[in-house]
Amino acid sequence: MGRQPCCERVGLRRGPWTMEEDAKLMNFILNNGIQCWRLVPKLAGLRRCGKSCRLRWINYLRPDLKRGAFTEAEENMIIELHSRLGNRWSKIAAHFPGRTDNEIKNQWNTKIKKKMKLMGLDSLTHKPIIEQKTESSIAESEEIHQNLEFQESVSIPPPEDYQPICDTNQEKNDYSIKNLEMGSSIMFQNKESVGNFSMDPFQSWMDNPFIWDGFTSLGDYGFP
DNA sequence: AAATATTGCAACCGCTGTCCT
DNA sequence: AAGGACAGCGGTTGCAATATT
Repeated sequence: MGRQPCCERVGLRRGPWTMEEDAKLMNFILNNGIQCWRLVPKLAGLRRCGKSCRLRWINYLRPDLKRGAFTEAEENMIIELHSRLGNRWSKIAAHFPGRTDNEIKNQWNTKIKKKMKLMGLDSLTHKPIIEQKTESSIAESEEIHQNLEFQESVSIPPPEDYQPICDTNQEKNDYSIKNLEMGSSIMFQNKESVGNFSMDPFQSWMDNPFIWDGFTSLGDYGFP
């Protein structure tokens, strides 16, 4: 009845990943792909549970991840999407190729919420906070409004499950990890653009989404 | 320079819907 | 059909790095 348990749970490592573990996981997935996360740690020679491996891959090791700080335009897009989608971080992340839901969630909790508060907006309702304001807080708020004001004609691309961004499935998957079945290789491709953005900072990184320096250190661990 | 507070983020926990037997 | 494991998701925590006192 049912499936086999995910893992033994005894003698498994927890906490921060070492570079050696990262290299093992990366090496395994690049060579074999992913069929079943439960099997990954065993086959890759890791003393981790499959869930932990999955998280590490998705949030840190995926070669298509965009590293680095969020731009002003990205933050504004997150706010806009959050007003429509709420705390559906994975849905929001679908609009940001190379960004993870965890990354966006962290950005929201650590920075954007504060930014919205300074703007006098409730991060839950996205409506103005009604409160007694001092002159200095009003001035501060106005200054922030001026600096952070949404740029005009921001167009949010719809998530893929709402509306295809391309005519064919092949194109639709151009910016995704494909063929993760066991025994197949992983193919990374990038589209020139996804959706319709008129903001230059965002467009510039959209045009160059394959920004990742994780491979540079892999040579030490036997990667080609 | 040391102590304390704050920040940022990686990783874990627990829940939910889906899939498998 | 039912029980149980799985993948995925969102909330939370722990801790290192940085800023402030």
